[in-house]
Amino acid sequence: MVNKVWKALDDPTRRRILELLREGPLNAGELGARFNMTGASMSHHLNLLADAELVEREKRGQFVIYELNTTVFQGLMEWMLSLKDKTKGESDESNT
Amino acid sequence: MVNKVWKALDDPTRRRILELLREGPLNAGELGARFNMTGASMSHHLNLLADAELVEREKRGQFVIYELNTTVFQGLMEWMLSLKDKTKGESDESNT
DNA sequence: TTGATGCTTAGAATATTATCTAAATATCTA
DNA sequence: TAGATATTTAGATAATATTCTAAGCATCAA
Repeated sequence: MVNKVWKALDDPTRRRILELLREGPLNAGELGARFNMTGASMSHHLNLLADAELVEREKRGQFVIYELNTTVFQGLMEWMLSLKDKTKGESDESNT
Repeated sequence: MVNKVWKALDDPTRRRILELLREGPLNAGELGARFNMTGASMSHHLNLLADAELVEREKRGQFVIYELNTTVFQGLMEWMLSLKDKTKGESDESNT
């Protein structure tokens, strides 16, 4: 649901996480080290990002590796463009 | 600040308001009539949208007319694209 | 000028979210 | 197996956000 994506993106920590993953996959510990926050809190944020499918998680041994998934952005951008162009999108409510 | 834009967009009511304004400007009362919500609550949402510069407001007589402003989307879309393309954006933190 | 209409602001109640500590689970290593 | 490391889950607390009612301000129309 698109709702989850907007929710996930409405937080500076989570947006920063996505920016860090831009350079490549990182595990939960590596990500957590970049923030002034407990691992539990980080895990919470990572859960929201994974729920929104903005990241993929993969367990490798004792580590959990997170990787950016940008395919979800397509829907958001189309929605924004549909507001810009009167011709496109025709008030599609499936994205709200 | 981009923070306000993400915040403003993280709400189904506010996203629906923007969709309604897609067809053209509407006053606060016309917008409010489309939602099951008091005028005070609507006013709150319109304030957040105006703060984020996603809408322009103009007073005409006793009415306050709201109009969509999509220029703000540019920044969000660039940020998303910078996550998609490794080549672009180069971890610019001004958008977080 | 009085009353009605349109909209916003103030303040309170409720719901949601972010964060923490403590504890649990899973994996690795000696 | 025992202990150490990596991560998540549970439960509590504090901060934010949504919504309401009541009251306020501005404008219009009689």
